[in-house]
Amino acid sequence: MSKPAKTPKPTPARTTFRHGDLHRTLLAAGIELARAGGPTAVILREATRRAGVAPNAAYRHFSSHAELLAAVRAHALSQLARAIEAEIAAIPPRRRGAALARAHLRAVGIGYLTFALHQPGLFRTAFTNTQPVAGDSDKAKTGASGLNPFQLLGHALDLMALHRLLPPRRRAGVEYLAWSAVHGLAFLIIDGPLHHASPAEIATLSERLILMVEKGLSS
Amino acid sequence: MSKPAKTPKPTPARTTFRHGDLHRTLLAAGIELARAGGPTAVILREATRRAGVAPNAAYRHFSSHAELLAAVRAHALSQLARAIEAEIAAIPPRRRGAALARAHLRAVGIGYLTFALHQPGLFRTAFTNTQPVAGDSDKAKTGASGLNPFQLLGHALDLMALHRLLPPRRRAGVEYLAWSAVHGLAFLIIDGPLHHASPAEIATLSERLILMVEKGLSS
DNA sequence: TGTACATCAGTGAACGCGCGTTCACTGATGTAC
DNA sequence: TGTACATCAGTGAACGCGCGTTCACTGATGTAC
Repeated sequence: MSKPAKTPKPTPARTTFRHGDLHRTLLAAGIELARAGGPTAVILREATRRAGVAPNAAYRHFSSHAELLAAVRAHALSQLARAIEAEIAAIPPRRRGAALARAHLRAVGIGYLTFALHQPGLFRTAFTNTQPVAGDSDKAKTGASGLNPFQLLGHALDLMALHRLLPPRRRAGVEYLAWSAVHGLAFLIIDGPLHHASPAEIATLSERLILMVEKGLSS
Repeated sequence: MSKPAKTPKPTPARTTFRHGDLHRTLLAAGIELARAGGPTAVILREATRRAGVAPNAAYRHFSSHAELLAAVRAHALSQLARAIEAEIAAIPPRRRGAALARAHLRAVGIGYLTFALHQPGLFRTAFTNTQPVAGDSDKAKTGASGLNPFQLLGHALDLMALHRLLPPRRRAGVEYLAWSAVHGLAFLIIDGPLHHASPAEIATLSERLILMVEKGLSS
């Protein structure tokens, strides 16, 4: 009666001594851990286990656990940016002017909330506090547009200001107001009292929240 | 050369075999740990260390680490409720009708944000996800009024609806919209990009956020 | 009022666990000649 | 084209750490008679 292995080998055993692409493999494993369990689940030893490699092999590619986590976090931010970009790309093409600006702001909010809802582990990892780490590049945190989530929001708000949906003199700092609203709802959904709300309820609340922000910022 | 003790004894050594009030002492130690380091800092062994007691002595008073943490969390929620109640109590006494309703909503928001700002550890502990635990009473999570933070917000929103500052037909679920906004800002402040913002900047953003919510909910 | 005794709060020692990290090593790779 | 060799990715073993939790115990307390 041998007890069943706690972690079934997810990777077939290597046949070569050299792994070949361990950096990428460890990062992918770290991302998978974050996806499933958030930032605290990003365990260096577990990543090496999944890569089929000795624990210390990780140190050829990451100088510490913190550096691996920072890389995973950058990826999560990049994915968030892409989720937002996808919503922006889905804006009906004939929108112009103020209607486009409003659609833009909505797209940013919906993209943000959709990502939080479908990838709660990555979302929480994106917003975990990590101390800065060598090699922590800003470029890794952007989507296809080269903008990070904060910059995408800033762009949407610029459009709002341009079309007088937001008084230009109150433009400064408005990112944090809009961000607060969606960030808070995201957390209520994934970590709070809305954890068991239905998708329909969440969709309704999301739309209402965005309307609240839009209206609250105007005039 | 003896190395200095990592944790200087905070409590004078007991002289009696019986402690006398270990339940309360452990809870107080747990609260102190949460205050200083958030939910993950609530370590059962450390609480017993601070109480000057063997680690397993805790099990006479809490069935598990989770139960201690739940008690600490209840206390944090209670403190949050009290912070909100304090702001409500500070409303200028001559306010009536719609002005009172608006002052009420503002008080809830400001109380919430003030508590998050000044007690980030307890705030994060209040919103940590814990599985339900035996003896986890709702009463422990209220302020002096007997209401918990969510109920205090609900009351403020009732007043808003009563004075038509919020369309009564859209009253349902509005708690989550207002809550999202302040919750999000709280997290941006204590765990996010506003971590290094000045008190003045935070105060300004808080007021702007509350105005945004108020305006966003009206009509 | 005194004493036997049940209760149970706290002790001391130990457990298994899993983590991040360091050390001296081995052996596959690719480059210089 | 063949061979010596430097490089460095991965190995194997071990480290110290601190956690939550369990076990059999001890000794102070307060109650029943």
